[in-house]
Amino acid sequence: MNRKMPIKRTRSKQRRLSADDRRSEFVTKATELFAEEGFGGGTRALARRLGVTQPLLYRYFPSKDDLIKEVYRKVYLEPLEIGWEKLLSDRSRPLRMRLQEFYEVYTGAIFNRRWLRIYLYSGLKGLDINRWYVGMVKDKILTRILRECRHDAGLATQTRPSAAELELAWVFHGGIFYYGVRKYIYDAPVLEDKAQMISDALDIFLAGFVRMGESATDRRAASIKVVG
Amino acid sequence: MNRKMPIKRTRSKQRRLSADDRRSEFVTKATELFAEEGFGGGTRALARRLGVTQPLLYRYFPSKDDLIKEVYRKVYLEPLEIGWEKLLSDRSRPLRMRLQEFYEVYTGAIFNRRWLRIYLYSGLKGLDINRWYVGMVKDKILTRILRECRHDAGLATQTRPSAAELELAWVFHGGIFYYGVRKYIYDAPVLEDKAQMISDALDIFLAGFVRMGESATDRRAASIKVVG
DNA sequence: ATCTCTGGTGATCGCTCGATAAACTGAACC
DNA sequence: GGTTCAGTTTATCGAGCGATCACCAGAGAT
Repeated sequence: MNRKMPIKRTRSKQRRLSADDRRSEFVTKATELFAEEGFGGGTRALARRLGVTQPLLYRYFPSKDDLIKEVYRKVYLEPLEIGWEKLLSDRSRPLRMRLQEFYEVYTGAIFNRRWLRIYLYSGLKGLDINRWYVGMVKDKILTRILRECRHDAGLATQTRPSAAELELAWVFHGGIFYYGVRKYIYDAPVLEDKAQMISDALDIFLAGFVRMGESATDRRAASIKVVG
Repeated sequence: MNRKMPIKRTRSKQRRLSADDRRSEFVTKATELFAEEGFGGGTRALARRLGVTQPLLYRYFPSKDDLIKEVYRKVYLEPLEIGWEKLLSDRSRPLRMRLQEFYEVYTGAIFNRRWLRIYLYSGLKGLDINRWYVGMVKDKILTRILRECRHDAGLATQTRPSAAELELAWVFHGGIFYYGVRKYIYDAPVLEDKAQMISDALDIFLAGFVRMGESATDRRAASIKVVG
């Protein structure tokens, strides 16, 4: 509204932000840009989104790579600070309910175009941070889920999960994850009720988990027959 | 062996291929290059891999984009010509065995670094061909699996699968798919016995499918309670 | 009113990119 | 043996990239 205050210079849009504000604005807009274009997105395109010139970036970041690292930090670490791991271990609540709520919160945090695309782009780059994230999912989420499942089934919880158990959890987790990929990366039609998708996936996972201890040997023999 | 035939010119490595050979060599090496570097991989790097100069590419392809399209064709269409869809519908064999074999053959075709990376890169570009592929998986694989499951359970096979059924199949399929992503994109450790992974995933999917028709309403009510 | 400090700009460098045009070369044909 | 023609190279263009430097301008302190 009060646009003509300074009268001269139409181009002075809103320049002169504080250093901290400008810096975080760079990171925010860079996240958006890199999510769409990949990390090949240009620094000039980024500057255009901020309404500033390209060299200004180098007042705040020594190189484009440092900016990218900052984007990683913001994308990966920030959503993790909600502490949703604790949701899994609260044994005062039924396991089924804990798992349902955990996955609703977890997917609520990462199921969006920005996060998923940055995640996949960084995965394709083969960066350490991506391997770190996968390891964290395994240690903080999947093994915890398996431990709670064992506890719930009255089994020993000290022993580390077997490779087959872990794989089962991965397939379950990956199936849910792929829902987000289909929706936000492929723009493919999905079942709109995300909570129901999680609920159905949980049903078959939990049913499969209890059956695993029972008849694992039978089924393994059967599958070997198929392979040969 | 007979390398020194022309005697002069050490640098004449193997030039002068037939047009068809050179063209397909471009496509093959381009697939490798783009799988690693993404479609931003340079035409000069590609030419270097062939031991030729960069402008030669433009004798065979009007533009880099046309080369990329050719790569798509080769990557997506070629593996589909094995006709693994028929494996699913052969009712002379037990359903469980059909599914096991299908997924072993299917994953045998797409679980490799080259295919998966090209697939993800093209998915991130949001290309039509990727949407087409997802639609094909849905129509040719998942609905077929669901139809066979219904038949096997003695249910009606004419009606199209419900959205919840389809989602269940997607989560199952995606869970298996994500095994490949973890192994070949993230280079993460996975259960080495792929056949067992498929077998376990099938167990819980099949168990879940039969339970779905029975007590769907109960579970849905339970999950709603969690959400609210 | 002037000085100073700092956020921001203009111009430009060196490099790589996709693409084009012209020149070269070697095998096949007469 | 010379002609022809298709496969290949050399040279180069214009655009965009990340990055650097000298300079500008405006708010706050004096």
